[in-house]
Amino acid sequence: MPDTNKPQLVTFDRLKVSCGQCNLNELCFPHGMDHEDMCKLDSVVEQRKPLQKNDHLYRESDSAHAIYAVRSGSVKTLVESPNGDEQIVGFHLPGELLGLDGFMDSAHTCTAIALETTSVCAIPMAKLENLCNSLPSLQHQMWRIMGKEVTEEHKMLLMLGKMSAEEKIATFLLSISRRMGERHWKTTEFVLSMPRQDIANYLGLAVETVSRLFAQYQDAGIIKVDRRRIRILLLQRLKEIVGENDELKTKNGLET
Amino acid sequence: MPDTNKPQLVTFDRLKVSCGQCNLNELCFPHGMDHEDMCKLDSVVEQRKPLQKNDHLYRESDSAHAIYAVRSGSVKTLVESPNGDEQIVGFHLPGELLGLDGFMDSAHTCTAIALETTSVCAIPMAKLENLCNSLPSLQHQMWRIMGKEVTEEHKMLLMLGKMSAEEKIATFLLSISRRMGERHWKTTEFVLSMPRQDIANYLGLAVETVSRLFAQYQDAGIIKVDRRRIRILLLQRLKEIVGENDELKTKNGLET
DNA sequence: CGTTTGATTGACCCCACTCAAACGTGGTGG
DNA sequence: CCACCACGTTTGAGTGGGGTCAATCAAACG
Repeated sequence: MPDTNKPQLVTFDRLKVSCGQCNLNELCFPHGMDHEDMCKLDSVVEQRKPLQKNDHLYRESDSAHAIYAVRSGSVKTLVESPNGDEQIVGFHLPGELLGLDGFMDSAHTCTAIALETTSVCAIPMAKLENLCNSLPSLQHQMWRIMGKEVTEEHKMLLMLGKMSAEEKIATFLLSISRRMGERHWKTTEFVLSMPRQDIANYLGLAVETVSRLFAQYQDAGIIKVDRRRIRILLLQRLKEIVGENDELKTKNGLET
Repeated sequence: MPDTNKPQLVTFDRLKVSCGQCNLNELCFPHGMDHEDMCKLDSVVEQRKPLQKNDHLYRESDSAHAIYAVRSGSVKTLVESPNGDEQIVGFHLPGELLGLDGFMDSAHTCTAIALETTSVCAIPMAKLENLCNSLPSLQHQMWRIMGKEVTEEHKMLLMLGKMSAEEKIATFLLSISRRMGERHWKTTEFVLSMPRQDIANYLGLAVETVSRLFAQYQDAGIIKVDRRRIRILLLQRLKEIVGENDELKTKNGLET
């Protein structure tokens, strides 16, 4: 299971790879772009040198030059409240985009911090916007991406607003698992790149609650926890907890 | 104070008004479009006949033909969880847009319901997308709008994840007040179009908590509540509660 | 090794939820 | 016009889920 870190480290050597060749391209821009369009997009994408853990990719109120695609590593984005505390609004895994918040007024409204050594592609907004004018397929892509962003944030609102701590943790694990699958990595065994503190913050819980529920799920045989390494033993059970299969609720002994 | 309802009722008579003339146009599309561009946009906007209270504008998984601008009345949008309960993700006042969730896969991922008699403009997505190809200023506008959407949802995540019930209520009242101001209506006196139940749902609270806090703020002389009519007496105090002016925290007796 | 940082576990407690009942208001029909 | 009903809202009492505080433990690091 060193897959999540090692292989990306070697890619640092050959960073200058085009979007067309990038194994993440279909993740960044899933549909409808032909080879020619991809080459044009490729020409505007900038490679950035890797970020170290805790480096800022951008800060709130920074002027927004670009949107970013994570190539390797991971990033958290967070907003700050007037009275000082922070809310993590997203974790961004390889192949995922971030920085859409900068579309308004060309200034970022949240802060992005690397959770580990991380490499990103930067797509300059000015060039992207120009390119969209001449490439309808790219523009369509951008619309899709933004619609997806809105939809995902809605799911997060649902989680924060309506779910119990148990459901939040289960939802979180399923989300990571699903996204690992989208990257063609193992869906039942992975290493979380963020500390408990960040998970708790993200889910609107206390660190201790996260810790306790991990332990509880481990005791119930649903997962195996070893520090940040997670193995999902009973994926089905997690889905039942979040209510994904209400129908076949076969009287499993967990929910109160 | 019949301002919030009466004047809109009369506009039903002259619904066929162009975007250029519409007094909400700068709210829908705030910047950078000249008269000619506006005329082109105008030509694709459809007027809809008014929705009655509780009518659905669209439902989750409906195919998304259009985005919508509220002309009069108000709309709530909500998402449903697998286990059945709902989370209201937004209230949409006159001049505000909704339906951006439909950009992904051309299917809506939330449900929009009129809170009262409501009239909307529908902007067909296919036509809007085509128009964006030929009008860079309109495309830029759309990007701004989507960036704003993302930013606002981040603020909601912060609210649901980190704020106490007191802060949530204060934030909610300030939000409505500010948006009333953007419509050039009174910022300190307005009628809420949604029941307590919806406010509670939106804020991740129980109805009783909303009711109690309204009473508490009324007792403290911060607001005056009469059913759904709200008067803000001490706007400054509300801002202090959410922490907007931490500096001049002048030992006001409310916060514990 | 000692130090530091992150994670866990236990004891206690409080904020906000739940349950329950009363209240007011608006709408409806007699 | 009034009596009645239904619904939204308010208010009170009691409780529990998850937070806080504090101590311990484990791993990483110099």
